[in-house]
Amino acid sequence: MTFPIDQAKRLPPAFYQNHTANVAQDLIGKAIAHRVRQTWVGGVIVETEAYLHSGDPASHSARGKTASNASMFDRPGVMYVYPIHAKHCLNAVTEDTGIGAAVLIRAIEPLWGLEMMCERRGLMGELRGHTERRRLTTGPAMLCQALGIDRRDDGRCFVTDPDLGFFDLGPPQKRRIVATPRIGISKAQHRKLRFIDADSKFLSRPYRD
DNA sequence: GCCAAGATAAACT
DNA sequence: GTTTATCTTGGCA
Repeated sequence: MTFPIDQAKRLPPAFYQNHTANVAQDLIGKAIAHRVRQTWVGGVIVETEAYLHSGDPASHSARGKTASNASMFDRPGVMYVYPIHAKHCLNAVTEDTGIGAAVLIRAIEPLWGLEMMCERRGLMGELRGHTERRRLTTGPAMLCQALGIDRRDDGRCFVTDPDLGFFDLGPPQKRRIVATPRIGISKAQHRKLRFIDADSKFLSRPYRD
């Protein structure tokens, strides 16, 4: 399948200029894609987390701007890539320039460039069903690797970069969007700032009521 | 300069 | 469900 770039609408700057929790929720069902040498790789977002600019000790911005989190304080729509445990996580800056708010993309349903994803993830010919495809992008570090994004891509922009973006694929489908506590953090664990498409088979962990 | 911690994921039992 | 490989960052000496 080729990426329907001509039919897809790139999300405008205004999309990011809302409360971070709303942006995180609205990104469920949108597409993310990255093009390297003519090949678009990406899929549909099924899991996100909001990291707020104030009152959120779990956010990287909680202790102010440093050299490593600087792009989290850049313009809305800029990509913040952070290394962790020898891997990477990918965020989109939200709200306003200089405040330090972002949405972490945690999982996508892979749709375009599956062979490229397999190659980058070190998997061979594992495209048969969704159980195999789950090994591609069902975690923030996995999807970064599958999309070919690392710390060098920190600071690129989802709005202006011709090879990187979020896209609206058209009429929204019926989705059961659920808010849950965020994963893997030690502070502010009670806050429900993780948003999922509850019926997706591509969550980092399956949802049950 | 040293060292503990971390928005993880794979390999275990 | 639990353990562990792996390495950048930032706080402190």
